[in-house]
Amino acid sequence: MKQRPYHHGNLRTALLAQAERTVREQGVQDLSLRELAREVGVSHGAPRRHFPDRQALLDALAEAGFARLGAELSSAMEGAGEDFQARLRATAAAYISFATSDAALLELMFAGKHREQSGALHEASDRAFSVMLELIQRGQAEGVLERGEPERVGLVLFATIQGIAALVTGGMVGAEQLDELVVDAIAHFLRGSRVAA
Amino acid sequence: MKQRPYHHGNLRTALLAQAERTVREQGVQDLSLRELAREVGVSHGAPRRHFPDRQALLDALAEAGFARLGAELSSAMEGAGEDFQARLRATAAAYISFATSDAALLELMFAGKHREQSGALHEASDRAFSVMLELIQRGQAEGVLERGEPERVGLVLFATIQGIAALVTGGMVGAEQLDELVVDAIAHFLRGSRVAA
DNA sequence: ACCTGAACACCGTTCAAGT
DNA sequence: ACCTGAACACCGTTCAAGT
Repeated sequence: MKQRPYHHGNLRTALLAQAERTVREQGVQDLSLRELAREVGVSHGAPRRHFPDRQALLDALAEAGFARLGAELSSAMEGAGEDFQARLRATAAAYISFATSDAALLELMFAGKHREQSGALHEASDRAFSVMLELIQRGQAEGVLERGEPERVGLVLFATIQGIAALVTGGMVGAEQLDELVVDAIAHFLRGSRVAA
Repeated sequence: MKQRPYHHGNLRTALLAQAERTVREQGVQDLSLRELAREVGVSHGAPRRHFPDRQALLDALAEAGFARLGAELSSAMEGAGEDFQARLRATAAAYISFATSDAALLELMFAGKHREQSGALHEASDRAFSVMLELIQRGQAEGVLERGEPERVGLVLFATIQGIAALVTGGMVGAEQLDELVVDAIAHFLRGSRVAA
């Protein structure tokens, strides 16, 4: 029954995992480095080796969040078959699902963007958004979306999806209106995008 | 040169004003009741009479935020002449201007919604959004927007505007792309809304 | 009715010291 | 290389006491 002299294999990973849980259940405000250390079983000074300060931990959380978001978007998109509209709907639903189950984390991910990019954070966020861009390009190839830079064409779509997520997590839209709103918004977007002819 | 025995006229108002400034300049995280009291010149226990705890101050900030947002939206709308599209653009611009100059406050306003409504907070937010609803109804009357409950028709529009604000404050869209994006989004929305015939 | 000031438990951060 | 534990300055919250 001896105590491990230091810590199990990877303190960094353990801290991140516990932090993600705490953020989801209690929000970012209530995330305390000292409590985290306690829960993981190390002294309050130990996290410092891995995260110089609280902000460093938050940045790492954001980076991990982008990685997971990218994976979930891309798996939703690929699991939706070949039809463009089905793919679009599935990807939007996956984004909103992430945004509502991890609202505090997503807020963190957005907030982290205006700080000095940690490099890794920026790359992780680019990878996540590349899934959306891929989708836009496909829509353009099929002639359903207007031509032009995918970044620009996709911006209105992405803004709408992000806004819906904000409305839901903000309590302005109930969960029961969500599906209808997504379908509505996408139909709206596609109607607005169809080339005149 | 005697010190005022207690405080000048209205401690509550002074605290709120200073808090709004701090939130704008430093964010919500750095808002400290003790520092606020110091800046306003009272002891750290004094705010308690007016705000039982930190959350009560945040709720009051959110309520004041909704009041100001409503006023700014409504003044933007009325100052834009009679043309519906001009009014829509002006109102959207006013919303995004509020969202970007007071990003932390807006976040607070959205976050406050899922807590137990303080009543006053709920009313203030309703009044702010009623400006948007009025606009939608006008669009419907002019036949530019589809019929149906204004709340439902306006939701996609509001989501898009809110999403654009989030993209800007999140740093995904630069200030120089903002105007183009707003025009784009509104044109997109109106195209998507036009009745088939 | 409104404010003060001591007290308590909690934080983030720093840093010498241990293994 | 990684972790401990004391120390410091700061918080939010509570509450008896002052005017």
